Amino acid sequence: MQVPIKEVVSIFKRNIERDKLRNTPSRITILKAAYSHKGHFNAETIYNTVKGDAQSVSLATVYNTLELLQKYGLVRTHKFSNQHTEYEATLGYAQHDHMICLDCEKVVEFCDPRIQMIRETMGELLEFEVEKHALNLYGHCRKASCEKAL
Amino acid sequence: MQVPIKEVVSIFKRNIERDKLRNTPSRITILKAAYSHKGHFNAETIYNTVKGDAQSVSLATVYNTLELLQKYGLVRTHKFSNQHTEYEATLGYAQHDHMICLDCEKVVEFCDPRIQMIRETMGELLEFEVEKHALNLYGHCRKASCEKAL
DNA sequence: TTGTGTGCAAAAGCTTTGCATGTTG
DNA sequence: CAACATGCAAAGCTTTTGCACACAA
Repeated sequence: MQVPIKEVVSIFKRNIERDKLRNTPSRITILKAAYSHKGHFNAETIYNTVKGDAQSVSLATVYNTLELLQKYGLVRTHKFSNQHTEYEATLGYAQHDHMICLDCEKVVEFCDPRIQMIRETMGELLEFEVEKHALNLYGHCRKASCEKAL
Repeated sequence: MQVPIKEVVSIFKRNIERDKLRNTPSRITILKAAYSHKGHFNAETIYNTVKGDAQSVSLATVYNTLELLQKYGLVRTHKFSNQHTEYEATLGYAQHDHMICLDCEKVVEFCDPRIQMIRETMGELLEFEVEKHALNLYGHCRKASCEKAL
């Protein structure tokens, strides 16, 4: 269920036109770089991906643009246990949550329909309009490949 | 269902002895300060609470000790959307999750038994021993007191 | 006494900001 | 051409680290 990058760009352009912001090469470059990563990435990753290319960008612009993309719902942000903010593309990817191994820090994605029910129940009960959520399960994976951090 | 602080201290001491670590005044002070806060707090909060007291501590020690308390299951840590790590006491407090208002940043606690089922299902499916989880719902509260951040 | 814990200040890491310069519409 | 966006470097914040001194066991 991949969405063509052209369509993503076109959605982005529609958003910035509506907001009377500017369609700059840097922004498009960062958007494309964000969608070229399969899983999670951070600002530094994008910066390094693009650095050296014809259209390279500054780290500050990466941060600014990722925030813009988040406002438009084109990327999600996560705070796992490490220091920096992790991002991921949303369009064409199913809503999902994360299981994180406390030993090897592997991150596995999963879906469970019951989370949607919890959102609805709690939204009603607490009188919130729930917009998004983050569910992280932390544990120990039983894979042989799991290398204990210590 | 408050647990007397004496009991908390005694549990802490038992852990320290088992690990052959040292029972220092600073550690006890920080433990007590952590349990004197009702909700969430951060390292700076603890530091300020204790600063000026007979037994004051350094910020570095606060961080070290909070990490130790987390290992012993005496505090939980959270990363909401703001910069710093938030902590909360666990003993005597029911396991719960958080609803966060994107406008006024209010945090409301809730419980939903279905989260336990998700933990079990996903632990089995993905072959993880789930140890803990964090579920944050983000949305807009409909209270009059809600002041839009902007 | 011995090694662990503490405090202080400096360093580190991620993110934001200020300002002069470039570019878009 | 006016306003917005960018790049660079510096500042900001939270958290970690190094080292000399203090102190629990």
